[in-house]
Amino acid sequence: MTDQSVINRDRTVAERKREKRDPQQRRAEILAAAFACFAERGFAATRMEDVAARAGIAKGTVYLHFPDKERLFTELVSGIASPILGEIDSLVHNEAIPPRFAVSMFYTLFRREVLETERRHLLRLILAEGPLFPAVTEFYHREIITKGLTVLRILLKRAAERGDLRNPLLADMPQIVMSPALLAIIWTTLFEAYEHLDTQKLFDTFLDTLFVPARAAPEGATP
Amino acid sequence: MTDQSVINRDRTVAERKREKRDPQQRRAEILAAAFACFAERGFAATRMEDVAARAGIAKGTVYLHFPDKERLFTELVSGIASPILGEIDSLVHNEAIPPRFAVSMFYTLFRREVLETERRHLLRLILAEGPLFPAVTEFYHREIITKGLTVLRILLKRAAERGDLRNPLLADMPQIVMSPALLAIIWTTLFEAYEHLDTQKLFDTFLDTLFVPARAAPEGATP
Amino acid sequence: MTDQSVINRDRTVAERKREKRDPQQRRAEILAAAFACFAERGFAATRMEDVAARAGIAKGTVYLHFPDKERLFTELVSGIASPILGEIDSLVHNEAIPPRFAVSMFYTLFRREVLETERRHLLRLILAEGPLFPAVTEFYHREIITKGLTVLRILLKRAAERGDLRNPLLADMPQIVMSPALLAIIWTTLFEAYEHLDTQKLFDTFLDTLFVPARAAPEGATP
Amino acid sequence: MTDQSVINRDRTVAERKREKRDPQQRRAEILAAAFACFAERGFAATRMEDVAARAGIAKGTVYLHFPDKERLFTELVSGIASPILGEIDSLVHNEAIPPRFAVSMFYTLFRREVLETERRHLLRLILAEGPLFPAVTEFYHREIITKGLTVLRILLKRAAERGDLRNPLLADMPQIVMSPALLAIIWTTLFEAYEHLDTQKLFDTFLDTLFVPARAAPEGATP
DNA sequence: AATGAATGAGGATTCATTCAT
DNA sequence: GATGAATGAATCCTCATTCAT
Repeated sequence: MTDQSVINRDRTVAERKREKRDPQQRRAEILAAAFACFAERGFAATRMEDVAARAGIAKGTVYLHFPDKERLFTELVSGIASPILGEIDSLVHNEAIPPRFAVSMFYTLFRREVLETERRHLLRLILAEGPLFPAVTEFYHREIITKGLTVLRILLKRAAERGDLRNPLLADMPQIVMSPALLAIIWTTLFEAYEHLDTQKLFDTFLDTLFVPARAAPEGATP
Repeated sequence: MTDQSVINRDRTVAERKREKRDPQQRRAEILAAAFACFAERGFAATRMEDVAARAGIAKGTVYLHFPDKERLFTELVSGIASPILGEIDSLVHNEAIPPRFAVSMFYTLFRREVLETERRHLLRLILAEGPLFPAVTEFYHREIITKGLTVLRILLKRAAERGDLRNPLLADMPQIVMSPALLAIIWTTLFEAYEHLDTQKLFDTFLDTLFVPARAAPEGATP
Repeated sequence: MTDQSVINRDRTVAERKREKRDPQQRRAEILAAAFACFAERGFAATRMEDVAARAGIAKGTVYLHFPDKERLFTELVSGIASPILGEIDSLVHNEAIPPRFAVSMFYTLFRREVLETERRHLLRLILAEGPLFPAVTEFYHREIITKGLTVLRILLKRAAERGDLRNPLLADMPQIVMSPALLAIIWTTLFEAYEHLDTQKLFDTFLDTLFVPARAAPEGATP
Repeated sequence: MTDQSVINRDRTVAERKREKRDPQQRRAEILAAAFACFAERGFAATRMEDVAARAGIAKGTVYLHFPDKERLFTELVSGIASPILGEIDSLVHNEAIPPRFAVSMFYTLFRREVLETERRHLLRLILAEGPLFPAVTEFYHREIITKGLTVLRILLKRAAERGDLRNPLLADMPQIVMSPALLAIIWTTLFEAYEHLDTQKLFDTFLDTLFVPARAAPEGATP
């Protein structure tokens, strides 16, 4: 938010009137504003005017880019998740990467790309509005959950075969790997104000619970 | 005009099914109806009329028991959690119960009392509406989370001392024990329609991940 | 309008607030107000608030009786025509009434019940909004036009057989009988302010054009 | 940002099909488009963008030719009627033309120039929007109605003097001659879809009703 | 001149809340 | 206490009009 105002600082409000922009950029600005609003207050409590105001444009302009509030919402939540997925994918397909390290990277990625950004509100949004927007829920299940679990399953299977898992049955319940991520989101979203959660430690502890300790000295290392 | 009111007076008397009830019971009925509505559609999308209709009463009657929609909501979510807590508490204070069994019971209790009832929507409600009702969030942190974590911490410490935990550091991150419960709620709330999650297996696998396998025969047990 | 204010004169505006009425009466009041508004300004230019204000109620109250503006309009125009039809019908079924007299009565009825009341705006409404409300047009064709023409056809046939018509072929074009009525409506609606049209004379002249002059003394009438 | 404007400059130039046209022609195109739109949907329901789209130009361009929607409408309806008038006029001033033939020609002209063209919607437009545009109504009365009636009056007077009229009083109510024209417009506009009206027959029948039958053998024919 | 993105006033509709009965 | 008709503030969305390009 601060950055943005910096960008516009050199022009007064009056000057910014009727400013034409690249449609793609304008669209992106609206989506950003909408996400902020929806994340803050939820779908119903967000007024289109709020979104417009936050995007620095007039009410009507939003409607030049999105036909209605519902579509603004669904296109928003659909579009916001995709980027993360690609990176996760690549973690698996490199077989040289040890599974534990891959999962560790997944958690790191998750912290950096979700927990520490506004994206952390996404789960809340989907959870909150899901029942009213089944298409969104279905999209998330199909595009994010299924794909993520598939990747994890492969990873855990490999780990189990290598004897890395404390509990080899984990390979059959990949959701468990995701559970501390959910916890972290919910905690930081709801309770962080009242009690801090050290997510680094959370994920580290969980990793140590899932995986057997790194063998201090791999086979026949030192005498 | 006079005739009319006479006419109406007759009809009105005839129509008065207006069952008076014990105020406490009526209040409970409203809360139940409200919970169902809020759980289904969220705070904003729920109309007071929906609540009244589901409670089988008239719109105005709700206002005889709750001053406004907001209070109806906050009193609702505050009141709904308490009952669970007591049972959990007792699980810990009996030191004869092995920690693993206590956690197992906690999961069983959670499945029976939350997952398999309408209460499973509670988390969604709190998560969804939390930002608009900080008092609710604060209440849940103070009354449920803090107390629950305290109990778990004791339990895990005892488990660690007994060498029951795969990773003794778990004792310092009791939130982890809660994470599969969150996962289960979120999954059943959002994705169950698209893909079934075997929560029994989830919790069992999780237990086996946290705790070292039950020693087949505690040394020198039988003979 | 004046009459109405007389009715309410004994109560101040403040006193009339939240006045409950017989639903049927309230509905009728709304319809009356709506008709006045629609007739004055057309469908699009009429605001629901105008209707409410003219009915002396609040905006929202209109929606307790009609689901939306469109339905208010269609129910209005559908409901407004029916009463006239009955009377016309009875003109024909009495064979003792000479055709010329029946048509004359039809014109008289039309003047009294349509031209000289607010109903004269009805044609304008239907004509104006017809294309946007095909159901209304269809209704008018089916319920009013078809029935009216059927009656006229019978009447004209009888007249032709009696040798009353200047042009017997008229019996095959009953629409012609209606044409001065249309003219009268259009004139009084649009041009009366600029130039008076004597509708009595219009219909009389038209009658004399359609029908042969009344025989001064039917043969052998008097001694 | 500079790059961007460069990019746009290129594209813009490429896209400029912006055909300049003779202003009069452009104006006429807009009027034609506007008439089609207004006739189809009425004043209020017609969007300026509809008009522009149908004229194949951009929204803003309309405003280069007409200051606002209202003026577009009034200039349109005022301009559209004039052409017909000239022809009608000439029908009367030739005294050699028998009155019946002149009226017959008037009907023929009316069918060809109004009923069978988009102009048939003009009456609907004026009737529908008249109350909102008194200037238009007044214009029509002054320019079309008064002039038309004057012509008809002369014609009918001449016919009456020649003994051509069944009812000589018609000369004093020239509106009657117009009434089947109104009927034809209204019918074809509203009801043609549901029931066909043979307008040729309508006018023929009416002519035969107004005028005495053409004498089979003029002067001194019979024994 | 021509364009069409941007504006914002305006109007339909909803729904929490009130209150006469 | 119970009712539900009535209220009107609030919000979505449209579209006439403007103006930078």
